[in-house]
Amino acid sequence: MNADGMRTSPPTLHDVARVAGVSLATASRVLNGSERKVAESFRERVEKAAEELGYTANASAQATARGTSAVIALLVADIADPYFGQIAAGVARGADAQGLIVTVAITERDADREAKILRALRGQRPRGVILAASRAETPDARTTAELAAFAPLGGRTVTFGEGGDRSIRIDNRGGAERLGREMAARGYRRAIAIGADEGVRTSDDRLAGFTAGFGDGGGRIERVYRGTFERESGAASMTTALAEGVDAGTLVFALSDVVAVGAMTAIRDGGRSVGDDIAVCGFDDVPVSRDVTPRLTTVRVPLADLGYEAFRATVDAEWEQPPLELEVVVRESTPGR
Amino acid sequence: MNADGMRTSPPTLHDVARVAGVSLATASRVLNGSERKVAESFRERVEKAAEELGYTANASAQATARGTSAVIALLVADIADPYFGQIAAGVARGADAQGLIVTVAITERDADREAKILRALRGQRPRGVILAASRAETPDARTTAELAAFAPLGGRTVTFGEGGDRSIRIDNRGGAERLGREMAARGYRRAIAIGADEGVRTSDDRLAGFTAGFGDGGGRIERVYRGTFERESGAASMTTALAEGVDAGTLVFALSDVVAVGAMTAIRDGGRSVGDDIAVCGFDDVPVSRDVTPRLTTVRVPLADLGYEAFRATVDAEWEQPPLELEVVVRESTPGR
DNA sequence: TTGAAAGCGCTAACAC
DNA sequence: GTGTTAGCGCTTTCAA
Repeated sequence: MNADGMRTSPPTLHDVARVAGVSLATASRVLNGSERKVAESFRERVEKAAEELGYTANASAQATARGTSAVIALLVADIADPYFGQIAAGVARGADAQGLIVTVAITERDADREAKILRALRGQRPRGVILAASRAETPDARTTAELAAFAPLGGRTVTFGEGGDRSIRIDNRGGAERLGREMAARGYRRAIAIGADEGVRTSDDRLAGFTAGFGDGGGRIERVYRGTFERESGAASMTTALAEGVDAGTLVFALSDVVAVGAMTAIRDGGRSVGDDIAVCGFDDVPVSRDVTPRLTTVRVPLADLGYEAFRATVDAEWEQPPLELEVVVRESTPGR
Repeated sequence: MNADGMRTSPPTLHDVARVAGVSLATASRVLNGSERKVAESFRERVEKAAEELGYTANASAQATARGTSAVIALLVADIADPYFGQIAAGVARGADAQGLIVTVAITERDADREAKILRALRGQRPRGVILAASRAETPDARTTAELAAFAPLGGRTVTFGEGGDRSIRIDNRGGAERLGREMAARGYRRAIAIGADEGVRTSDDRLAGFTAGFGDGGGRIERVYRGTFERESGAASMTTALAEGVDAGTLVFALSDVVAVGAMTAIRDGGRSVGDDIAVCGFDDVPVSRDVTPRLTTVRVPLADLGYEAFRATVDAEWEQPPLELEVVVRESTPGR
């Protein structure tokens, strides 16, 4: 403190120890929940001093001294996208419960950026990194290299899809296959797929699965429109499809709900209607699929739970992904024929 | 390195210096972009060594040594909520551009939890904290105290609403007033308000503004249903309202778009329809308001931009919030009478 | 320009 | 049970 009693910099453990009249070590022991015993009288004095001074341990200093940080790094393509929002919520739930900090970085679906961020993240020496944004078919080489670089740092990497120390696996193919089968069962025979993201594993699996299931039921995918997993991309693809002609009774398989929502808007803007005219189904079951009209038929993926699992996977010594059955949810956007 | 050339712990600056055959200080100078000049030959050797070893500076150690961290802490009620998702995206955009890390914590709309998180966050010694989740009318006492505690640490606090060193202000009252006026002009005379969050400033301002504007145009709010700014709350309130009876031609003013979306679902589930039967308007213009059918009339709040502004406010020495005009966006959910 | 050395705030042996 | 002290990895005076 200076003359007028105003503190000019935050109180340190040293200050607390001095005020309490104990050693640095003792102060540290009572304030950081170490195992070692401290006499009650000392403990009280330290706590009182810490309280008075408004002391909070400096996390960076603790991390340097301990050699481990308390951060979980999360990488997503776009935090405002409901798909990633759900995942992030799950990760945050787990981390908060353990007193860990979660940092968020945005890749903007750019592999280059992804690798750069991963590299920068290394400096954080995170306890774990969760990559929920990879866009590559086979994991991008740079991403793989950066991911590997976390090993010597002691941090565990968990990826949605392949590439990390541990993976969160979603049976995109199986889910899509069931969806395709169900759609065929409901009488659809012709379909177009939109939002298929070139070189993205998730997209390819979903497309392959749907094609198989729908085919088994006697249906056929007539055209595939490429794009990204973004709303605008879905709208653009649908607009193009409409321009090329879409017969009434056609089913649109959007490779993600977000894409489906964009497509629904485009269908209406094109003067058509969703449902009996053009049916639409998606994948993910993000919250918005229940809010659109007609409500969207889709495949439910418990994203928040998976985010939580991803968190567990970063911190638990033993971990195994719980079995996950993707459920087809039929709603009004596919009334059947 | 040990005998077989495998590194067992991450390379330190010390290692780099040794391999490069220079001093610690020199290595530090070339690797951290300090102002000081280093001879080209030295620089090259250091960079080469760093590259070879795969060196990445330990951010915690840097933070302790420098006395400042590179983190911006963001507090939101729920990261999966589009309102906060948009804000987070804006914050992340700004932070990423400056090489700062953003940490996210979830308050779950709980004042107690908010205070606790703020306290824990202090340990991070963040460069700035952005509070986008406060639920109180007058800022909660504990929150205020925790916010104040950041001052001696050198971090700046920015709040959506009052309470921090700097505030992001949204003219909720003015926007709602214009919305109310516009709705009256479109022929509505009777309205009910839902989702009004008890004790939440934002909510009160919106309600007051709408009441005034709508009243000026000859309209009247007949009932107010309390709740939170969550989708389910909106649905529940609307269900209750329906049970009590809602005449055709009534306008529902939902205090946020998320609430409005919940209400729309409830209206349909109640066997009524949105538009000519029961009109609905919201506030915020989150992405989903353009995806529902009929599309939602609302007041556009540039949330992502405000998130970006909040970021600027935490880091810029000089900062002033750019003037912000909230625009009423009339869509099909309020067809007029 | 370069390097030696004293911190930054905290932890964890190790000794008393 | 308590205190001393040597680090943790990095930055930054201060001499040379």
